Amino acid sequence: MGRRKIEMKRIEDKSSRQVTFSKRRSGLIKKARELSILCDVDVAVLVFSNRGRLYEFVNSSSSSSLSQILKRYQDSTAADGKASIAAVETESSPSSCAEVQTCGELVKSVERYLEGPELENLRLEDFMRLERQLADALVQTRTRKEKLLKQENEQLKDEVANLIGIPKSRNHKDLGVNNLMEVDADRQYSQPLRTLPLLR
Amino acid sequence: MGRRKIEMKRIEDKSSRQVTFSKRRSGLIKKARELSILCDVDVAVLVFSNRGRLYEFVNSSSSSSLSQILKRYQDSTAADGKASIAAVETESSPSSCAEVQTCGELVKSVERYLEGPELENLRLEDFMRLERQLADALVQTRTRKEKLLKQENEQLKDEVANLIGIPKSRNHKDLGVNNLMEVDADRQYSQPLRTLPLLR
DNA sequence: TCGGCTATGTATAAGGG
DNA sequence: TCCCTTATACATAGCCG
Repeated sequence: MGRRKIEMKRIEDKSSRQVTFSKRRSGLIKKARELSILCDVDVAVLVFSNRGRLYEFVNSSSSSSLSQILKRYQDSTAADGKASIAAVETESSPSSCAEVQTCGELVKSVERYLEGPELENLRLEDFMRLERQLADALVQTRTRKEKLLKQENEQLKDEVANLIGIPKSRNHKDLGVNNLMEVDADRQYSQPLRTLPLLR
Repeated sequence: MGRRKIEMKRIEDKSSRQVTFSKRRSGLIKKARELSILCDVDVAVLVFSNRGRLYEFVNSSSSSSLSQILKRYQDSTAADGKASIAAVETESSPSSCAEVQTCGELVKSVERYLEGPELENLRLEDFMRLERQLADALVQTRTRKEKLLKQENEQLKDEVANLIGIPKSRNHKDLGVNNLMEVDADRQYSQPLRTLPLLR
């Protein structure tokens, strides 16, 4: 991608190696950011210069602090075997009305289970189903919360528009979803199921 | 770099998102490899698909196993005065289930949610991992979008405050929604369900 | 889903200031 | 050393089978 093709081996000239390092490093991180945004996945890039300096990219979509990514990595490698995980659609849109009702009922049932004495009788398949159910419950809760957020957002936009006199201002894309050289240590793992009561 | 330029935002079409993910992922890893070779530095790239599969690149040349790289990472961040990353322990609190009868009902009710094909082939480890991946995948998109919304709202609030002329409080929680946000579903669900440890 | 196939958009190796 | 510019090599979006 330059004036001419270069061999894929260590660049001996120190100066051009440094230049190339700088260029390609930022290129790599840019690519990582794009991948995480376009495909909505978690990406981590760590680069250590031979002078010991660290350059990193971790998409900070909150569910992905580096510590969690590392944890996921450890889990992945721990369960070696390379057994393929079946494809499961997890990004389905909010449930239909009928499903919502069912979901609400199921959640109550699940909650009873969780507060009851034994779980050992359930089979793996049952757990699978329970899990799915909880996921749907989560969707509902979030949908409600998000709806409120959007409403407020629209109100605020209108308010601003009225105050300024500018009809519409798009492009808030520059809000910066990504972190560079920074790791947020979120507390993600705390109380598993407090979501559920919200559905009642 | 394609037939036409694409917007830097999440690709909504699932199919093209997957295709792009595959292409760009390999591209990213190729770039990482080239960087490590050309510039003789240590590079690590971790990519987690939404289905929980891990794709990684670590230049294996020197004594840079990922664990060592991570150690170096932790050293770097620690030296920066940042808190070291603490592994979050998964506590297995005694969860439980009620009667088998209710379980049967639950399973039956929940059955319609399941569309997934060959889940039976999974091993326990895969299943446990899959469980959390499901939760994470579910969380990601909404979390990200919500984060942007929150940021935008904060900006808008500031803007409104400035326009109206209130130099006073920086507390925006009186607008209502933020109180709801404190019960953040994201943080409730990320931990593997309490049920899962019992599977061991 | 899974690969090839181009037309195009990008990244970047050299060079210049 | 750094910042631009520019010519090229590469990466990849949209298609097709």
